[in-house]
Amino acid sequence: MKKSTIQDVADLAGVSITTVSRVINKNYPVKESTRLRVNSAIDKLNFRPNLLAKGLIQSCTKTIGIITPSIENLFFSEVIKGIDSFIRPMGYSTILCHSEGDNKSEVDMIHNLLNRQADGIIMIDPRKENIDSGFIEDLSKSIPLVLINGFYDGVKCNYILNDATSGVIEALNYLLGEGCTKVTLLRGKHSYSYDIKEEVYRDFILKKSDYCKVLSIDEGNDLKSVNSAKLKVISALKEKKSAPDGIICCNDWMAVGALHAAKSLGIKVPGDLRIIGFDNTIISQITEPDISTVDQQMTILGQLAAKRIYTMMTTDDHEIQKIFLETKLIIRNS
Amino acid sequence: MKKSTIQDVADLAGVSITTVSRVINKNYPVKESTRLRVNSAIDKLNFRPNLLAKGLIQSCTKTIGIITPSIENLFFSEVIKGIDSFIRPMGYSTILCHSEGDNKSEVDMIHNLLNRQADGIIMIDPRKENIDSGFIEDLSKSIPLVLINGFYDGVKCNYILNDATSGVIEALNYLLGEGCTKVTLLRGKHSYSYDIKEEVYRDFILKKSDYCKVLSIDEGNDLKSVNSAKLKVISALKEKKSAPDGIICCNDWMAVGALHAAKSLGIKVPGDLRIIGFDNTIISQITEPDISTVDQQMTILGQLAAKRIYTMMTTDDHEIQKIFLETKLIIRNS
DNA sequence: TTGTAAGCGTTATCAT
DNA sequence: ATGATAACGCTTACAA
Repeated sequence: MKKSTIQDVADLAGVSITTVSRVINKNYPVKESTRLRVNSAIDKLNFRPNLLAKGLIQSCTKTIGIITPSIENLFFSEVIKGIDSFIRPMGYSTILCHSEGDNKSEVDMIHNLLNRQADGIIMIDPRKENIDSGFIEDLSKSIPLVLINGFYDGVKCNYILNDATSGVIEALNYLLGEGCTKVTLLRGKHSYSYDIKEEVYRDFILKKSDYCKVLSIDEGNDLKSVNSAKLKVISALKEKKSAPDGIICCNDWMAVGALHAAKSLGIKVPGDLRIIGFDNTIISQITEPDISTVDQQMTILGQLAAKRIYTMMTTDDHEIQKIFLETKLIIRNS
Repeated sequence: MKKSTIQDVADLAGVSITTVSRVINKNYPVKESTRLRVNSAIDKLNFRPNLLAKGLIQSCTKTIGIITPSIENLFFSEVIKGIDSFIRPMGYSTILCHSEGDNKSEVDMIHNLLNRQADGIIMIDPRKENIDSGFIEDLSKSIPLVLINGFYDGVKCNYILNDATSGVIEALNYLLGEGCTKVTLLRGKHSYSYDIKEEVYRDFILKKSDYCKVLSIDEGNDLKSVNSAKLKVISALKEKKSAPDGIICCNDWMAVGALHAAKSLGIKVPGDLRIIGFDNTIISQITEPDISTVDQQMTILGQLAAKRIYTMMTTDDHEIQKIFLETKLIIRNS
């Protein structure tokens, strides 16, 4: 059953390919009777228009690429659903790529999207190395690009950002208010969103206390991070006098790891140790105790990014914008 | 900065486009010196080959589509990672589509993939409606197609399947062996994998007991399913004499919901109620108690599917195959 | 209302 | 070792 082309349809309906194209795209008047003939030929041949040919001639594929570090962190899932909920009704499809946190893969995937003539790219939490190298900034000159939670001061791009500053500070204030004196930050490597949190943490904590300690695990977004966070926190908790009594974790997976670390050592949460996560994914609600966390409004984050890139693709507004979204500390029982 | 084409490169390097193509694809001998000239022109112009044009002429895009009901269920994430781990090293890219469990979306996405000239499609847990309507079986005649966990007896397709029969039976045997007398099954709608589990459950339980009860929630794969499972189980537990003392849940999210239901009613797990999940995602390890569950070897599942579709795409082996994968009950503390 | 023909950016075929 | 030219399947002036 070979694929049929617009020519086959034209032959069967006894019209020219131009007419077939007009019937398909409904962009020019076609006599009702021929329209019906063409449509029945389309059905009979099970004709499907070749989007490669269409995209080639129109230099527009109605496609946006989404690059995410992982599909195992519900933060990303929610953002992606937010993007889709806005952009698909506008007639666009999305190509979802997950880099597994590897900067080389990220570059490969972007090249692939460019080669496929994607109309725009949204990157969630881009890899630090690719921002530092200037790759991302260059990229944004050649295609509509929006970064979600990957802000770096000197880099000219379109950003949709959580106000991580306010999130970290809110969490810190809460922990200090509850009497914690040794609050540490648990982060992963290779992401600017972690860097920013760390920076805010350091700035703030040094004004209030002389305890300042950052724990770092390798990859923060895959499932292994639960266990690596656990191990890292266990060894921190075992240090006699410098053991933390409060931990701010850069995402909920790490917070689960921290919680398990405490449990395995018989340390009471929140009695002896307070834990705060980031993202407010459902993960933070299903542990015992459930975990206090910073809500980042992921769906809205995704929708804003989609809206912004839609504007950039459909108008000549290519300005650099930075859109901030509030975060909100959700107090639970950790 | 307009996109440059192979013609621009040819002009700059002072050769024909044919030579440029040869340099890019390394498929014909080219003199070293011209090769260097061409490559430097490519760099200078920042040339990227247009895959639409290439795909158009080669009728092959080195692309496979993956259709999944959800990106919020770690079962799917793991399967997808398994697929990618096999197929990307072979030079293929993947287009990931999530239908949110909607059969209409599923059809749209498949059409989109066909129009984009994907070389093959892997569907994870396809929607029941689209199998029943014959859509899927027709589809498999026009493109290499592999279904993961969506077997239906009369439908001629390539399948990679968990032996759900053995999983359910193992779970049932375990619960009955532990003294449960009222074991119920908790499932979602619209998926054959649920149907199969229900069928096995009914067949088996009716031989051993006169208690047979199936609880069903709407969508089983998104985050809301935790809460809908909880509500459903609460109302089941409240029924005086017919309240279950064992629940087999069709995935780990539902199992978490069931666990929360028991907790909210002060029912002890596993003392008064035993719960078994499906999938062995990390979710089942982070609750308290941690949840016994049926491991489905998701990574291998994905790899087998990728391997099978790769064979179908690269050889003329288009036979119908059914590949089964063992499941394994993991006993924890629920 | 319909048709003819040029062209999108590649690869493939056949020359040289 | 290199080049000219015809495809691939569609859209879009321009004609009729």
